Amino acid sequence: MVTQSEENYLKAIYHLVKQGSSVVSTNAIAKKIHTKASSVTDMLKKLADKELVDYKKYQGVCLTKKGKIIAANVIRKHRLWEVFLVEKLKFSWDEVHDIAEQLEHIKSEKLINEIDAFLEFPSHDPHGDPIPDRHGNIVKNNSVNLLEIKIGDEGVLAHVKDSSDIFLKYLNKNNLALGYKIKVIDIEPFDSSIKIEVKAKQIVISKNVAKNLFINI
Amino acid sequence: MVTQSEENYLKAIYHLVKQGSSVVSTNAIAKKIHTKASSVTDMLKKLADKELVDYKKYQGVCLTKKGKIIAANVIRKHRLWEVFLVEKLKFSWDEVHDIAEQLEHIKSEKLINEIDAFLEFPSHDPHGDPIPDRHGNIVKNNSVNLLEIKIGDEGVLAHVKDSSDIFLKYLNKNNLALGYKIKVIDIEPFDSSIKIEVKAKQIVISKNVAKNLFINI
DNA sequence: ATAGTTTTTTAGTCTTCCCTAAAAAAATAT
DNA sequence: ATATTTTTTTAGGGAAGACTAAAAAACTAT
Repeated sequence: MVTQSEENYLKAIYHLVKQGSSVVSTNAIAKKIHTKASSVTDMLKKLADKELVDYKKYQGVCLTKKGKIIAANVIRKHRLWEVFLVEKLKFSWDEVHDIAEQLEHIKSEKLINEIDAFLEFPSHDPHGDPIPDRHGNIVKNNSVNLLEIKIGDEGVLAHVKDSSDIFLKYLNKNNLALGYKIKVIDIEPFDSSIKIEVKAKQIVISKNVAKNLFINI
Repeated sequence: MVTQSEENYLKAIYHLVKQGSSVVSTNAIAKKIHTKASSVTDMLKKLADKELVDYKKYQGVCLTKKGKIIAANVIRKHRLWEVFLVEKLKFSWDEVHDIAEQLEHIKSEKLINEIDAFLEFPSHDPHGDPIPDRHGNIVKNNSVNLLEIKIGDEGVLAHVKDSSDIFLKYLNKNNLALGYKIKVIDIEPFDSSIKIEVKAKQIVISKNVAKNLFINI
C-alpha cells in the first residue's frame, strides 16, 4: 500500500524530472512540497526500500518504473477530477486545484475509469495538461512557448504552465482562456514584453506571463 | 480542523445514538469501527477537549451540538457521493459503500453543494437512507419494518438497514430493489419467515432478512 | 588547494492514532 | 454481600510523518 504522503512525493519527483534534469535534488523536492530537506531524506529512504525510487545518498533521486506508474496514475486522477469539476460542476479553472489535490488520493481503479468514461475520455485537463492513460502513458506536448515566437506568428492557446490561483485569475481578467486564438503583434526588445491580439483586442503581456503560456501553431 | 479519524468516530457515535439509547458505550464504538476500547478512550478524550462530545469516564458518550453537525455533514457527504456513484457512474448499490467512505472526507463546502445540485437535490441515498441538508437536518424516516406487518399489508420498499455487500447481493439475486411494491402473503409462526409478493413473483424471506427491510405503506 | 558556503544526512523529538497489558470501575451472579 | 465477569481506563510503546539542530558531504570561489 502506498500512503497519501508517499504519493505526493512520487508526484513531486515526477514533475521535477519532467521539467529538468534526470535526477532530482532533496532540496528541490522539499521546496516543491513545502517541507524540510530532512523530511525528504526520510521519505526517500522509505521509497527506496519499496523500490519506487532510485536513490543514493547525496546523489539525487529518480523514479523507478514502478514509481513512475504510480505517479502517473495520481496525476491522471488529479487531472480527470479537475475536468470533472470544471465540466460537470460549476467550478472555474482557478478553483479546482486544491480539491483535486484531495480527490487524487481516492483509491478505486473502477471509480477513476468510470469518471474517465463519464467525461468521454478527455485528453487534457482545464489547464491544457495532458491526461495520462490508465497505464501511465502520456502524450507529448508539442505546443511552443510564447517567448520562442516571432512577430506575426499565431496559434491557439493550448497550455498554461503556472496553475496557481493568482495567475489563472490574471488570465481570466485579461480574457485569456485555452482554445483562444492568439496573434503576436509586437515584441518589445527592452523587456521582452509581448503585444498580442486575442478576440480582436490587443493586450501587452510581460515576459513573466509569456513564459507560462504555450500555443499550438 | 477535524481529522479523518475524528470524523469517523463522530459518525460512529451519531449512528449508534440514532439506533439506540441516548448514550453510547466505549465498547460499542470499538466494535463499530473495528478498533480497541483503549483507542476509543483516547479519542473520546480528544473529542471532549474539542467539545465535540460530552464524555464522562465510565459514563458513556454522546455528541454535542457541534459534534452532531459535523457528523451529519460527513453522513451527508457519504450519501450524496453514493447517489452520484449509482446515478451518474455505473455503480450498483452494493459497490458504493467503500468508495463513499473515502469520498466523505473530502473537504470542500462548495464541492458537496455542487454535487447536491448536480444530482438535483436527492432526498435519499441508494439504500433509502435520508440525506441530511447542509445544516445537518435530516428527515424522519416513517417507513415500517416488515416484521411489524400483517398478512395482506402492502407497501413500497423504502429502506434497507443493512448495507453490507453480502446483504445487498442477496437482494439483487432475489430481485428486490428500492421502490418495488411488496405485498405480504403469509407469515409463518414457527420461524417468523414471511412470504411476500414482488413483481408478480412470490418469495419467502427469513426473519433475519425481514428485519432489515422497511416499506412505506 | 583550501576556506567558506550550501546541500544533504543524521540524531533526536513531537504528534496522531493505533496497539497490548495491567489496573480500576461497574455490572452480574450466587 | 461478596465473588466473578465484563467494561473501561491507564500506562507504556510502536509506526508514520513531520520538525530542529548538528554533523557530514559536496560544491564554489579565490
